[in-house]
Amino acid sequence: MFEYVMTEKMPSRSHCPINYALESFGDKWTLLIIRDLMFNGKQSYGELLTSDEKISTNILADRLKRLEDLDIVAKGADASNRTKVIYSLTPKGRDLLPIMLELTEWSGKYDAQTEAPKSFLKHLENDKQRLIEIIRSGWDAS
Amino acid sequence: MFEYVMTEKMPSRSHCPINYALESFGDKWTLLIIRDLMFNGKQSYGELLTSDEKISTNILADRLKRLEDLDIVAKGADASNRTKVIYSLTPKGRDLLPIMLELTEWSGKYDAQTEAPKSFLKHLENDKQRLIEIIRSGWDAS
DNA sequence: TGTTGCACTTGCATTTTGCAAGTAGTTAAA
DNA sequence: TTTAACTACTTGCAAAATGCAAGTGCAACA
Repeated sequence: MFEYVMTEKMPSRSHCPINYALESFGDKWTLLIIRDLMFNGKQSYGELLTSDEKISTNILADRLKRLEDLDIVAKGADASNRTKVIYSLTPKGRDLLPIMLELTEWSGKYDAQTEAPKSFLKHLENDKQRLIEIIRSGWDAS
Repeated sequence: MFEYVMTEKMPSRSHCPINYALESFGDKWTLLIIRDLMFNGKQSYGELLTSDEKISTNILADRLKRLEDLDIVAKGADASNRTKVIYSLTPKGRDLLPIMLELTEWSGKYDAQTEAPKSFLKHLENDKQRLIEIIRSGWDAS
């Protein structure tokens, strides 16, 4: 099962940039994990398992491994509890922020039932760059 | 095969905007079709079959149907040839442009072997908004 | 020393994909 | 008027990925 993770050795279909992105996170689950790490304060395997979309545990394990190999997510130890594993976004992972915001804006526009808060969507439309900087400065602080 | 296309009736995992985007085009092929329609001047089924990534014909048919149902792609008849079908992006599809550009920028930054032209990436970094307007004005012209 | 919590693995049925081949409705040439 | 060619698909089947439920391993705590 899951023969491949994407590495330099994995046969890639092309080096088109859209295709590179798809081969990195173009499936139904990976961006949800990134979302939870980026926006929802989740850090542990157990927390990542509890999203609304109910990812199954084997898929989560596979995707985390893949994201680690791609240097999008880093796996670390919790300082206070040796048995606990902490997942976080690397700089490469954090650089997905503008993509995440564009996805949010598009869905906010076209999904009549979107959960995205109106105020957030307004902020996105009005001053995306500033929103990006605000979120990034929150990361730098911690 | 292919039981679902996403419609109002399809059970959706959540109305998180990231999830909405994933359920619209979160697979390994859909964005490649959109790329070819958006940037590579492709219009027909046959042309869409010839990409570097070699999409197979049943998957292409399925994804086009899906994209039509989602109102991202429109299917039209060629004026001069009744047997020929013309696919094009709807306004909802064209609104994916900023997402496509962000994906390109990210991949351009992290894929050492990216095919994205250096000059295009420069333009993206320096004045993304202007690039978007230039591309959009090209669409309005036709 | 045994129980609990956390991070995964494993097995297996179901679904989706990839590949090759086939069909159907024009249009164009003989 | 028949026939070949072109375009847009559809079909069948093997292989791979997914979803679900249950199990394992290891450290900490009681």
